Amino acid sequence: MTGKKVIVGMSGGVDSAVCAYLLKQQGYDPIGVTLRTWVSPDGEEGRCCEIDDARRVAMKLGIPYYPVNCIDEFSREVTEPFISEYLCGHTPNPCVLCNRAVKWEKMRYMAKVLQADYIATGHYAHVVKLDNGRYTVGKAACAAKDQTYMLYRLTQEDLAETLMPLGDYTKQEVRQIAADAGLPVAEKADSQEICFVPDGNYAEYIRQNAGAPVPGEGDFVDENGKVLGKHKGVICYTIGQRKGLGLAMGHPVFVKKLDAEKNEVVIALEEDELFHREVILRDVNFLSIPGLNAGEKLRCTAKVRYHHNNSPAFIEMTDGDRVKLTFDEPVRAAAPGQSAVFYDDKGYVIGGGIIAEVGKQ
RNA sequence: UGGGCUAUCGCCAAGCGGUAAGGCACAGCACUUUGACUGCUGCAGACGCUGGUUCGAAUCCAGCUAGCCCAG
Repeated sequence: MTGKKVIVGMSGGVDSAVCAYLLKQQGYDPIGVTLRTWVSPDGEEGRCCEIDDARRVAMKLGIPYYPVNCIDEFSREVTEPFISEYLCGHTPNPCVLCNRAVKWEKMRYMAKVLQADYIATGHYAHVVKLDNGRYTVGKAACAAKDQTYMLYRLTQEDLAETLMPLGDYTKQEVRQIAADAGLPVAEKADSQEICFVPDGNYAEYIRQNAGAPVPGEGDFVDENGKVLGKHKGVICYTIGQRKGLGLAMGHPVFVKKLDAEKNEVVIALEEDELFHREVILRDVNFLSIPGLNAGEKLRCTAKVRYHHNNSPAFIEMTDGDRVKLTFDEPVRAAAPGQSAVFYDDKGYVIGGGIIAEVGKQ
C-alpha cells in the first residue's frame, strides 16, 4: 500500500482505465484525474473527458479520483489556435498541442499539488531514457495504435515524470485486460474525431466559435486562376481533399492549396501535383537529441500526418529555428499546420515540428 | 429565314433493334485519439416530347420542342 504515487490521466475510455489498472497491479498508488477540457452547449462531456465513466472506473479500482477543470487552458491552448489556424488556411492538429500544453501541463501540476512521483497516460508508446541522458518516446508494440506522433512536443521534464504502461500491449490485449478486470468501459468504442467537435462538423464549430463572421463562399480555381466552381469557405477544406468539392471534372480532383487572403481554393487537376519532397518545419521540438547545428543533416524516417507510413528522409537545420525535411520519395498532401515527426532507426522520436511550408517537387 | 448537327442520371459519356456500360459528383458504411486519403455499398422503372414501324425501339420513321453550328 505504500507504492509510488502516480497521477493517471483518465479520459473515461478503455485505454486510460487499463493504464490505471496496470499501474495498480504493479504496486503503484494511482490517483485518477480527468481533465475537464470543454463542455458542449448541451452540457455533454467531450470524448476526452467523460467524467462519469472515469469515475466509475476509479471506483471499481478503489483509487482516489479528481476531475480537474482546465476549460480555460484548453480554450487558450487548443481551441483558439485551432480556429485561427483554419482561418489562415492551415490545417491544425489540436491533439498535438493539447498533449503538451494542457494534459501534461495540468497533470504535472496535479502531481505537484498531490505530491505524486509520476504522471501516467494510456498512450500507446514507450517512454525511453537514452544513453545520452535524454528522454524520448518510442514506438508502441501495437504498430497500428502507435501514438508517438501525438507526443513529440513533450519536454524532457514532462517525460522524466511520465509512465506509459500500454506501450507493450495491443489494443486487443488492452480490451481483454479491461474485460478480465471487469472494468465498466471494456466495450466502449474507440474515440475518434476531434474531441470538442463530436459531430465531426468542425467547420460549423469554427463558425459558431470564431467570434466574428467567417469568410464564406469563394472560387475554386485551377493553377492558372481559371474558375472551376464555388467553394463554401476556405475553412471547409484541407490539402489533398477530394470529397465534398462538388466538382464533376470527369476524374477526381483534389485541393492543392488554400489561399485565405484571396479566399480561393486552388485545385489540383492531377493527383501528382500533391506530392512534394521538401517540407519546412517551424516550432520544432527535439526529443532524442538536444538539437542540430545549422547545416547539420541527419538521416531519419518521418511522417507528415498521424496516419502516414514512415518514409526515409533527411532533416537539416536551416536558418534560424526551422528544420528542412527532405524525403527520398515525394510525400502526398503535406499540409501547413499539420505536424511532421521524425524517428531514428530504433523507432525513437528524434523530434518534430509544425509544417510551415511545403517545397517544390 | 434557309442548311446541318445534337438531345441518355446533377456533370461527362457508352449504346447502332433485344430489354440502360463507365467515369465524376453525391449518399451511407468501414477505417481513424487531428484534417485528409483510401476501401466497400448505393445511385436512370427509363433514354427531350408526341405518334408510327416492329414480337420487341434509347436504338428505325414522322412531326414537334430545345440547344449548337454554317449561311443570310
